[in-house]
Amino acid sequence: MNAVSERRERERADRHRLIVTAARELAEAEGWEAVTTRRLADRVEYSQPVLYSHFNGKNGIVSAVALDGFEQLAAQLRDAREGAPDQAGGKSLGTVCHAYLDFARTRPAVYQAMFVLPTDLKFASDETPKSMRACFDEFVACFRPDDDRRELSAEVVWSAVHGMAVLAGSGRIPQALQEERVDFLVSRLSDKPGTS
Amino acid sequence: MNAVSERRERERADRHRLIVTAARELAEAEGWEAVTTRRLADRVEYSQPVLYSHFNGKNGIVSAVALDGFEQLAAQLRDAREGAPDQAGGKSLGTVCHAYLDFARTRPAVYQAMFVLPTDLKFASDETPKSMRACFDEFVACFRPDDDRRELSAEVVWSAVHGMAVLAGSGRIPQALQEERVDFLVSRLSDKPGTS
DNA sequence: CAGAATGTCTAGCAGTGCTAGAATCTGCTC
DNA sequence: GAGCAGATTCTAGCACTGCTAGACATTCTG
Repeated sequence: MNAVSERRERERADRHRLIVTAARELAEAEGWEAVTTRRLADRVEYSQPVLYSHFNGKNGIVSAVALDGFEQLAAQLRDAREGAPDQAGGKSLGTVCHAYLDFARTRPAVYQAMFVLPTDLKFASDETPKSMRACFDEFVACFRPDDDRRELSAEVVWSAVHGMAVLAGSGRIPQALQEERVDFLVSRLSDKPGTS
Repeated sequence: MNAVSERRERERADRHRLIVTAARELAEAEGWEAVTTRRLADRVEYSQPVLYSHFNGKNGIVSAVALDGFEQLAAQLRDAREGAPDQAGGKSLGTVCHAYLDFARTRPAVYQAMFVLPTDLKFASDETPKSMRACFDEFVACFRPDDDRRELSAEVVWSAVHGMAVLAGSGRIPQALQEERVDFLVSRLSDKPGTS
């Protein structure tokens, strides 16, 4: 009885992952408008209702993909920052911003789930996903701990790179100059070594 | 025959406006997900197919609302800039940014049509709506004409305020500090009077 | 092996965007 | 005014969407 339910729970978790992965892959291949419950069910070789026994509707599935995305993005930003030449100074900010835009450009479907599509992830609340907070903290960590406006700075930088990502993604500003924009932004916003 | 078709064209134009206005009002009142072709047709007291004789589907209607929005935004930004104390210097940029965020906050449905929802407006092409280009130019005009990076600066500023608008709109960053963010951004990005 | 519990599927609902073809109305000619 | 082309508008319906109730299998227990 115990062993049985353990196995069942394991199978359930596997299928959970299977569904999330299939949704992400389908979205990456054909865009989110192609991700219907029927096609998704088909792809995982189950009928529609099983999706609803795992997730709170379609939004729940999108939210799960988004949540994964926040974890991946957080890891990517952390790697970038820790690999940056000067972690406390100005260099790390540029590296993190580039990593951010890289993520948005190479994984547009996931990025869309995280920031554009309606999800039932709660923000600015107690149950805000840790990984999402972690993404933000990577920006914060690029500023001096004694900077009493580092949170505000991080919000501004995050807004800017997010804006660049979506405006470039929808062709409203040319994709080509993304690097220059980041460099310009970072040169103006990062902590100046001279400014104590 | 000529007078008749003229009147018809006038009626047609009136109805065109009626539909766009109704769509905008419905979206402002209940959100875009409540704007269905049936409800919209009901509201303008016509049947569904007349919508399709005026617009290229629902996306066409959203696009029309967005286009109106770009015109209004352009006008609002221009007024703000021309009313700013120091038009060529640093002050105008802050005024324009504030006006931008004001628009996004007070008219979220229109802003969503302009920047979030899928529309069939073409960007970065020859038939890019003039009013959209005009919005961008208002940001450009906040920088010195002899600044060879004013276009790039404008793109960065625009990205930043757009990012702030959507991140605050979806509760990812607190709405309350919006003013401080803009002020901080502007203080770092605007032309410095000293830098020739 | 019978019974209970768990899981899965079939079939269907109400709603969506969109459209073909019928019905109506309009302005013109006699 | 009567009748008639032509434009216009509507009714009815298609194929699809997300979602779910209730029938059907399957699996485990005693």
